[in-house]
Amino acid sequence: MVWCSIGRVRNAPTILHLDMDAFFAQAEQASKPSLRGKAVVVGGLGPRGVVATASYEARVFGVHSAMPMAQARRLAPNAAYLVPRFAFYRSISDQVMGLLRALSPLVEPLSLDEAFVDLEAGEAAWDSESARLAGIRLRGDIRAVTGLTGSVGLACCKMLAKIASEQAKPDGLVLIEPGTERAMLGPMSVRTLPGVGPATGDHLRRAGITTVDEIAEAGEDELVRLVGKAHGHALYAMALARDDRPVVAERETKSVSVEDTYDVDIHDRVRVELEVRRLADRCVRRLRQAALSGRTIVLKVRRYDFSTLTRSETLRGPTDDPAVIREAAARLLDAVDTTGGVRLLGVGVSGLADFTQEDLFAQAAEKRSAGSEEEPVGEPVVEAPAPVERQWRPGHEVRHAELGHGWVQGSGLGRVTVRFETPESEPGRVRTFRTDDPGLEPADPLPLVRRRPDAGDGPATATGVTGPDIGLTGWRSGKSGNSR
DNA sequence: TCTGGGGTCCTGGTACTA
DNA sequence: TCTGTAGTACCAGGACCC
Repeated sequence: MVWCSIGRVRNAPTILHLDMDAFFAQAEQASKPSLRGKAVVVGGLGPRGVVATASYEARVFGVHSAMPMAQARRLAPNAAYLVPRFAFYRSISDQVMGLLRALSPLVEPLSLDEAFVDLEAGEAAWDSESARLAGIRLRGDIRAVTGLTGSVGLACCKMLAKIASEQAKPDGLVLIEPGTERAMLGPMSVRTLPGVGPATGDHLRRAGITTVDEIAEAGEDELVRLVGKAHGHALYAMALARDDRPVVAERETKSVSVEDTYDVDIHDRVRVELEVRRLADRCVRRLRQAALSGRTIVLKVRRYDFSTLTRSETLRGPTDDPAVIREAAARLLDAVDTTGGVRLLGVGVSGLADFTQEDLFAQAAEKRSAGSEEEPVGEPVVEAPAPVERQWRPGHEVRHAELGHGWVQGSGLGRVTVRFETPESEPGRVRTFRTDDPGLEPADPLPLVRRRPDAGDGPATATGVTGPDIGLTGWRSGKSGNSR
């Protein structure tokens, strides 16, 4: 069942937007005392990696999300560079979302670190005063349960609540009082409005429109002419502070896809075909985990020159059959020239359903007989054997038989460097081992917050960023300046 | 110096069908 | 039966979001 708030104009600022501050980086700092107060960059560490999140301390050097990692390293050579640990972040996110759902049944998660809440639907607030109190309480609860900080925006609609939380960052709360919306919004850049990215922003700027007020002055017809029907109407409404989009819980998934960017462009056609098969199999695993099937198979190819093309094929009915999806992806690849080399390949499935159509095996056979010779369907792609040497990824937690809990600071040339510390400890010491050291093993992340023995299910004690004696005075986190 | 991964939504062109 | 039209589905690309 899909729950959503009624799409109506409301007056009270009872839509709450929560945004955790520089979430991945903050979580890493909380779990690793030696990184607190230091520049931390989380993202892909390969030659083509980009920054997922940068801590406030790293942003001082100009590092922001979506920036190529190589550029970040030049700007902040002494920062700690870590790979994302999504399972760890998800566990923290689950705790935060739990707190939000205690406020209202209408919680709309946007990502691991962001969500809208309709406070009125949960009877958690009905006017400015009660909304502010709910926001203050929520921030306290998040801090107590996770040890992390989040920023809260409160307004009468989703757009303004999101803008408010942006203004509240880092570690704050902003409530937009009813009646003040347009005055506040007017002087802001058009890029403040959701849906206005670099392309639309440029388009509007060329038409002499740079502020929200100027959007309102331009009029609806002119906006439709400039940016199209749907976007034009939406933009005009937002410029007048009108946004009646409801908070929607349990949004349905529309598509499932996987993609890989390769460290080095692939030129070998056979290798490209093998990679597409692997991606198709991974996509099927994701589909099946979600108990879904789909009708439309999409192949994505990014070529050596970064030009990206997609090819898609719609089947007669939904499927989660690996052979059918693999074959469709292979057929789509047949129509793509990859001679210059490819840097990214992706396979996706859309047109989702929660059932499959039985005659798809027949459909696969039919397509096969019409096409060229193919390998038999149903055979799993042979995966490359796992490397013999153990992989120690920077930032991941480990346990040593004698020295206890720590995390990988770096590895290479048969050595792995580990810092031994826990969320509750002082910054720890560093030791280097052989990568095949039998005393060293991967470990699960430790909780950031220690539960009081007598507390039962009640409040917990933060062991991470909130302690008075951990050198965090003035420590602030924030989103990593995502400029997109 | 090069630019991830997983999504959503919109637009314009084309093909098909009633 | 042919033609014009409108609606719909599909396809590819672009923009945007976190």
